[in-house]
Amino acid sequence: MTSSTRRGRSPEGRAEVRRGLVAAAARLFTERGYDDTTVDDIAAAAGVGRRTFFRYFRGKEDALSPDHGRGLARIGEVFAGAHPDEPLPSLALRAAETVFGLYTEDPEVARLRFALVGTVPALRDREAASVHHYRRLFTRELAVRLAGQPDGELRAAVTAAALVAAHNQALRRWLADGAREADLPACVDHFRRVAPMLPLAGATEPDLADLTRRLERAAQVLERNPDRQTG
Amino acid sequence: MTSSTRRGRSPEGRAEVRRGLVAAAARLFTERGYDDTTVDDIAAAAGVGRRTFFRYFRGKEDALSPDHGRGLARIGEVFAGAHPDEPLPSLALRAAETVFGLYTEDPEVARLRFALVGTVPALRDREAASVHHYRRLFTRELAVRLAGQPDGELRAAVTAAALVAAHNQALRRWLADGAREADLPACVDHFRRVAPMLPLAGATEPDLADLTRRLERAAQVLERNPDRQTG
DNA sequence: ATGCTAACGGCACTCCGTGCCACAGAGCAA
DNA sequence: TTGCTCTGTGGCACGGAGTGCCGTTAGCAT
Repeated sequence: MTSSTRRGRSPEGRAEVRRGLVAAAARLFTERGYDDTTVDDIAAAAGVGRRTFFRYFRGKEDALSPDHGRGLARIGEVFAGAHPDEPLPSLALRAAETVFGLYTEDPEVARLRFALVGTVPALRDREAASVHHYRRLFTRELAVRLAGQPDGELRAAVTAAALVAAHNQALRRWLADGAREADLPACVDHFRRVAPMLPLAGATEPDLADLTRRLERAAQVLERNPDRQTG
Repeated sequence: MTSSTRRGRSPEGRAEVRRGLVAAAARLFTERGYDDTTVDDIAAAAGVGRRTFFRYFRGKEDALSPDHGRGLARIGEVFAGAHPDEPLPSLALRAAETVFGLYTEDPEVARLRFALVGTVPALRDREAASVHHYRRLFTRELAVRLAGQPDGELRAAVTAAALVAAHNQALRRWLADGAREADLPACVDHFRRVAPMLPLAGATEPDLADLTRRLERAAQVLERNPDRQTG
């Protein structure tokens, strides 16, 4: 596949080596399965030493990832740079777009990753941890905005979890549909359709029950006095 | 600490060995830190062989856990045995009580676990994976109830995530306050206070706006015709 | 007492991840 | 050209996790 010349000495070389490792990992994982593929196999298939593999990835689980750390850092920047008055759906949307952007870099690997994450326990756990981090970032951002309000922390946690769930749902559907960049606007629309339901998480059941009860009584009154309706 | 007599041959013996391993792990983790404690250390401190440790726990990360698998299985039973018409808050509460029950078995270890999970990355990731599994169970249960409804899957994912977040918030506060069994009713109340807000996540913003508008109009009518009120 | 069952624990192995270090290619300076 | 540094490489070895194998032994039934 590659000559025996030393690569990785230039930025382009390093990018080439990285792509080679990702490609080798993707191929071997699909051919033999994740557990039956060792780091040595991946490194050998990519034509580099085992030691070099660990200079490009933290471990086997990262061999397919577009670097979770970098992605989370980007999301963190989105949150950190956000104006406190920015509407929540807008902020959620921008964070979602950032994450989507990470996957458009290599749709082929994204699809494979999606398939593997659904089947390999180790990758599933890693993904869960990554999403957990994302959720925490979001929760903190919301907690700042809800500081001082009753049940502020609680509402922040609940709302952030709901937003992240909506985000994941959109991301999963997008990946299941092939992760085509053309489908991204439709997918973002899908997410946008979810966002409005979330601010309601601040209400309480008695509020709604009372609202409904009063509304029913009012409806009866309205029915009997149609001419007395206002505006 | 213990005699050199063989233990673990009877169910009581096995329970004793298990407690010994958990106690040793807890002590060593706090003394030296998680990373600087090896499985050999724990096994030796508990007076058993290294090989035996792995017959009681899947790995080092499980040495403090009251067996996530067992807990998740219990929650699964709660969901599986639930009547489809059981109100959602009730189901959520029963699931939460099940989880709380897992922690009351040994509050001391629960507190230590809580502290370690907050600081050790490996344990944090494992906890995230466990919660992720819990969330998936809940999502599936809700998806069954919302099957056929518009955005059923989406609403199931969002609502389950919100419920689990509320649950975690209650659990965290309870653990931070010392995980005393006496505080459990108050904590469940805390959770109960949150649960009612969640079914609203199924509503949409236009619904609430319309509801509010109609209510305001009805209130005006009621104000003008107090004597015409029904029931 | 004898045999059965199940748990123990030691041994050895694979794999992961890392520290250490010698080596080689690129770039620069004289 | 020669020599130097700088940086990525990869081989080596080590510690630790987790597992299969197997002889040993306690507890129990017959």
